[in-house]
Amino acid sequence: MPELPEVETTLRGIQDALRGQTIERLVVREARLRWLIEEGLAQRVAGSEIIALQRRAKYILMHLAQGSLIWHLGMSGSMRLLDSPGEPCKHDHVDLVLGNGTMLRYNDPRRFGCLLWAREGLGHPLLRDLGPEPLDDRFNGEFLYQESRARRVAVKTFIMDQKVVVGVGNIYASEALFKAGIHPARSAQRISRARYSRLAEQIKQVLSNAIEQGGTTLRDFFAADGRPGYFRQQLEVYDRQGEPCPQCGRPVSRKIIGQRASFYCGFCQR
DNA sequence: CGCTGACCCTGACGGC
DNA sequence: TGCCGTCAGGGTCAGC
Repeated sequence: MPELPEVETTLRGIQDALRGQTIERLVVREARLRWLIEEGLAQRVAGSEIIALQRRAKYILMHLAQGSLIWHLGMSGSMRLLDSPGEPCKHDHVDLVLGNGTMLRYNDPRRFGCLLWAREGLGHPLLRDLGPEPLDDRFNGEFLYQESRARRVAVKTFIMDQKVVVGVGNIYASEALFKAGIHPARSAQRISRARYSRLAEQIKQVLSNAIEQGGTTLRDFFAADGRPGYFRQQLEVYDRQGEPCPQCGRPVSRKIIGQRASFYCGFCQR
């Protein structure tokens, strides 16, 4: 479910309620996520204050004095803030109960998400080698151009590689490539500086717009207050095969690239 | 090193 | 109504 805008939306929905709060207790009902939630984690964090929250790539970090909780929502994960929590529902795997009685409840049907612990959150092996944040100035057309030399993979696969740039998932990769007029299957090394410059700009644009709209809800993404994201109606090609291209009217194509469904206009994108 | 395909898991949906 | 195959916004890992 969540790409960068959805994770950012989740973070914004929870951070004010969590920052400065004490963790009363952590309840793990199902530890078998993408990786097993380590035993003893609940004991380790109980009583600690959440000093700060941060998003890095599609991870949400909660910094405590002695280390950081690292969450990933995987494909189907979501977080809800509950003032008066009732009985947990199906797939409500983890509760974070705060000192003021508020609860953060983590739900993840497919269990592709994770909850990890690290002394230095950003130093965790999974986060250490990630590429730059797409909305950072360090990420631009020249960077993409340099990184893509000798990369023969499809440009869509390339920009979805979290070691190249983080946060660009399957939806926004298709959207940004459409706006930049670049065919998703084109080899990454066969794209000019000028076109990478357009692509970097469009990635920033589409992600920023999606964040403003609270992300994209295809089926099961909801922010921490339960509201869906409203960016779906602004998607120009994703999940629109057969519909007219917004630019030229020819039907939008769908093709599997790097094991992921990809949507594009074969006429407008070269 | 770069790249491909298998795999992790549940649920929704369409065809029969 | 049910069964079966397919697909889904994530990512890692083994093997070539």
